[in-house]
Amino acid sequence: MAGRDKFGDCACFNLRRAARLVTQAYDQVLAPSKLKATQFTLLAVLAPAGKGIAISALAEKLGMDRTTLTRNLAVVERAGLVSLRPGEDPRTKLVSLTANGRKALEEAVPLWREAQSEAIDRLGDEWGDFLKMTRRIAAI
Amino acid sequence: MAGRDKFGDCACFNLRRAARLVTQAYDQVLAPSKLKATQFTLLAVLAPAGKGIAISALAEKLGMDRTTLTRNLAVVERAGLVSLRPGEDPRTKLVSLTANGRKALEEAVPLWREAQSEAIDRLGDEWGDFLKMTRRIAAI
DNA sequence: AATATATAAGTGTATATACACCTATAGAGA
DNA sequence: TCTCTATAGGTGTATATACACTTATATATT
Repeated sequence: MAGRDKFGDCACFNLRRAARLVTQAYDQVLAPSKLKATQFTLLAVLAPAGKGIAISALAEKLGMDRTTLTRNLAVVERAGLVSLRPGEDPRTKLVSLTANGRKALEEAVPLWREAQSEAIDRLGDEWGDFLKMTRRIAAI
Repeated sequence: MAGRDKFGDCACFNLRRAARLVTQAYDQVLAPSKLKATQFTLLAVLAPAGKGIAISALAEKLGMDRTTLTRNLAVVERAGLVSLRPGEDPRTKLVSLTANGRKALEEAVPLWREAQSEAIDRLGDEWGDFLKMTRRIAAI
């Protein structure tokens, strides 16, 4: 049974491994900002949102399970970087950046730029394909 | 400051999102086997290893932090799928499949094949590029 | 042999992830 | 209005991830 099944070609394994390694690289560069990659992404997505965005809508935008987002939000809320308040529909909660959150993001952006440049450089010609492919996967 | 920085192009975000979605797809297909994608990978890598492999060597092979592997091994060990015994160098621990582990793997392989086929179909022409790219990232 | 260094592995802690299940409220239909 | 259903969100539980730190043992140096 072994031989024809090349587990080393597993799409899931290869993708997860790549994600692990890239996350470690970003986390290392972002370390001085005290933000992890996931948290940076969260703040960055919230920055343009004027009066806040509902949790489910945010989860959709991030391609993230809603309950995962709930836990991730708890971390940045505890750190005072985002605030949650009820929307007009009292079932909803609107997430928005606090002043501290905005400041933390601004301080982290140069570090992110650095990590991002490094990633783009490493991928070289394949950078465009990389973006297209990861987005195609997300378009399921 | 916003505008030139396209956070939606973040390599880390795009990669993590893709990994989340693909993992969910694999986990769903693998569900009848009771194995999660990570556990399947673990068993699959161990299958050819004759008399066992040391934890650090296995972590290296998987591109995974050693301490992460320790926790992941605890899960499959508790389930009776792998066993750990000291190597010749008493500092090392050799990991190997149990009979139950081998059986669980064999039962899961057809499900994995299904998930893998689906992934390959979805990526179409880009499948080769996908593998090359994720491996290139791992080659850092 | 005694000490210093390097290597293998585990633990404490914290974040990230998601399924199954639960609660609360809005909106539709009788 | 009352009930049914759909939607928004949280909680319990479990796995996945990794850094900082610790323990134990092998190997090298003196």
